[in-house]
Parts: sequence; structure tokens; C-alpha cells
Amino acid sequence: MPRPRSLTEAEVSSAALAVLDGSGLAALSMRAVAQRLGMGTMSLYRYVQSRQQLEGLIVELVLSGIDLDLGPAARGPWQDRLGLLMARARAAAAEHPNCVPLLLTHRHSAAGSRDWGEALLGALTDGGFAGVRRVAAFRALLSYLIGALQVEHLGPLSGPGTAALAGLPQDAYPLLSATARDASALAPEAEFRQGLDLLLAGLAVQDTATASADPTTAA
Amino acid sequence: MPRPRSLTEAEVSSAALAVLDGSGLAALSMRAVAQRLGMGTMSLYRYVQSRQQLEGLIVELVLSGIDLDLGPAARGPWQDRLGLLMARARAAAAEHPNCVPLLLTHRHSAAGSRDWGEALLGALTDGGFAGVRRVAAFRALLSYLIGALQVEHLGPLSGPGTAALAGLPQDAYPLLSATARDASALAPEAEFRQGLDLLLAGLAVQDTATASADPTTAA
DNA sequence: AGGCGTAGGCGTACACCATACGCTTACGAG
DNA sequence: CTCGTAAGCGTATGGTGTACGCCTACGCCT
Repeated sequence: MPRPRSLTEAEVSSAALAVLDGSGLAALSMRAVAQRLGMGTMSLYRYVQSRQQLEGLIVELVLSGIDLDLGPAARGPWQDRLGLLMARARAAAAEHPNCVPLLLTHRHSAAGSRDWGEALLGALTDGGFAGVRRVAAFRALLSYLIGALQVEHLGPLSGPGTAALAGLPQDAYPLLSATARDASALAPEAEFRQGLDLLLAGLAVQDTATASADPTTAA
Repeated sequence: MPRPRSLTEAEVSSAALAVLDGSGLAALSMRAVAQRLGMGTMSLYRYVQSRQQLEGLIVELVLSGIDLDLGPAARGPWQDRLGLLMARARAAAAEHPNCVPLLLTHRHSAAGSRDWGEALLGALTDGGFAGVRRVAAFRALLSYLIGALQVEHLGPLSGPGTAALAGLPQDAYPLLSATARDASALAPEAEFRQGLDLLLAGLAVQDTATASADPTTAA
């Protein structure tokens, strides 16, 4: 019976994401988001309890963009499924680089994150992982994903920091400066994939379900 | 000839770290640090150009605590050296968990970080890695380290978030809730080690220098 | 059709933040 | 003992998140 809401939650979160994408994390403020919505600052609090919750909505929106439908690969090898899920998550996050710092603190409250995690655990389970082994494998993949996103978007080797490292005195840091120079030859996607392949190779060694069928790990 | 400084840079940075350790990242402000030093807020700006730089000093202090002397292991297998360097870095950061978010943005400006990176690259080089392979391996290790620190200190599975995940509806998220329950059986150090071993195993597969001597990768 | 209660929208205020500017003052060299 | 330098700091500005309370638009009720 009272006055109806003029905004949906989706409108709020996409406005916040638009501010974040367009103006950066430092410019993400209640005032800025409210202004983009054409409201007064305090009106935004009718839709959101705090700035924290607004950030949560952004993360939710970004993570809901992860496509969990693996298509024909869904019945393929579990390693391929892991690789696909990891790549999809990275791609979703990389579309909104300014959001990366928020993912860390708010991912646990996002439904999309949970669905993704459940899918990842499904692939691991099919690979023969259970109990603490599965915990360790899951967290290793998660850690790598999160760390790779961070390194990609605010690291010293990729992005602007690489140039600074490449300019280091070569006599003091011969390897670091050389590596920084080599880094330009490696695209971010390829870099992510190579690191991921290291983890997957490590998992394949541990895997007990398919070990007997895998010639590379036969004794 | 003028009035001498009353504080050293080390006193400034350790005061800032003390505030961070004792009161958390949100409480780290110029006011708080200045107060702990017994100065007015603006006096702190005689020692530091900005808050950013103050954060850099904290990171520098924390990262300088990484012991790069590997002892007898310095002449051992390169995998062991990698493992030791990774564990040392994790330990240094884990001593000051509130500092973890700062590491991401300020690590490139810290000398301790560069020395550590150079040492890590040295071990990789001894393992036969060079060029883009070395870049990929280095960043994979770095990404895992950074991600693991994040997950350990603000993740959903370790820390307080684990309980929330374990309480998820088991029918909607059977694997996630089971994994969250299993997670309590895995100490943080062991978890880190297991994930690290996955990466090292992946590196061993790629390694061309010692592959012929490694029975697990023989064709 | 008209009134009314609910809840949307927002103006103001407060505490806190980083920091620019300029004053005062302690200090050591001459 | 004087004087220049720079340390220390008081004040002010513009930013932030958000608590509180007012006005008012709206849709169900009679």
C-alpha cells in the first residue's frame, strides 16, 4: 500500500559496478553511486544497509556472470573441467579489473561464488579427491586464482610495474630484471594458463583414480 | 645546523606496524600513528610524504624480516630451495596478518621483496628454467603465495567464514559444506605446503635439467 | 472519490579521514 | 649570543560513511 520502490536491486548493483568500472575503486562512494542513480545520497540507504553491502552486490553481480555450463566438456576429463572453470572465473573477474580487490573480501557472501565452488569441487571429486586432499586441492586452485588476479592487476611484473622492475640495476638484480624483460613476451591469458597447468599437472600426479591409466605417472 | 630529527625511519615504520598489528587496518591512520609516536598529526609528514608511503614503510619492514639464508639447503635440490623461500615468505607475512592487504599494493616498492624474488629466480634458474618458462613459473609461485595469504586471512574456508560455509544447506551445496567441514582437519601450514607441493610437482614434470634422473617422469 | 498510513526520498549534521599552509620554536653553527 | 634552518604543530578544507528526522508520494481502504 505504501509508495513502491523505484529501483530494483539489479539497478543498484549495476550502477555501483558502472561507477567502479568507470572511475575506479577510489571513486566508489555512496555519493557517487547515488548520483548516478539520480538520487540523494541517503536514499541509497533504502536499498542497501551499508557501503559493505553495496560492495557485496557488486561482487555478486560480477560473479553471477560466470558461465557454469561446460557444454560437451561436462562429460570430459575432470582436468579439462577444472581448467575451464578456472578460466571462466578469471575471465569474469578480468572484465572488471577494478573489482578484483573487492572479490577477496566479499566473495564468500556471493551466491555465484558458491555455485562455482560447488562445480569445482564436483570436478575434483570426479578426479578421485576426497577429504583433506580435496580441501587442499580446492584451496590451492582458489589461492592461485585469487593471487593470479591480483598479480595481473596490481603486480610488479605485469602492468606498469614491469617497466620499473625491468629498469632495475642489472648487476644488483640480474635475474629479476631479465625476467621482467622476458615478461612482455607472455600474454596474461597464457601466463594464467601456464601456472594453472602446473597445478593441474601436480594434481594429476596425486590422482589415484586415473593414475593407472596415465602413462606419464606410471612407475 | 638546524634542529635534528627526533625520530628514525625505523621508529616511524615500527610504530605504524604496531598500530596495524594492534588495532587493525581500518584503524591505521596518520592520526593514530602520530599519536603513538607522541607527535601531532602533521608532524608525521616531516618523515613521510603521504599515507601511501607510510604503508610502503610497513611493507618494507615486514618483508625485510624474510630470512634469505637457506643454510645447508642452499646447495641442495632447487625444489627444496623454492619450498623454503616460499615458506619463509609466508611465515613473515603471517606474523602480521593485518598487513596482508598492504603487501599486494606495496610489495613492488620494498627492497626485501626484490631480494626474495631474486633468490626465488635463482632457484628456478638452477632448475633449468629460463625465458618465458621462468617467467611463468615465477609468477605462478608468486600468485599462489599471494592468493594463499589472502585466502588464509580473509577466506571463507579458513577463519570465521568456514563456519558459515559449513552451515550451508547440504542439499544445495553438498560438496561445499562437506569440504568446509573437512577443512578444520587441515592446519594452515599444512594446507599451504600441500598446495605448494602441487606446484612443485608440476614444475618437476616440466623440468628438463633433472627430468632424466627423475623416475616419476620417465616415459 | 477521498483520506490515511506506510515507506520512499532526502537535508542536515557529525565524526573521521588525508593533507595544504603557515606559524612558532628548538636547535646547532658561526 | 645571534641567527638561519627545519622540526613540530594549529587550523582549515574537502572528502568520506552514516544516524536522525522531516516531507511527501503512493495505493489500499472506506
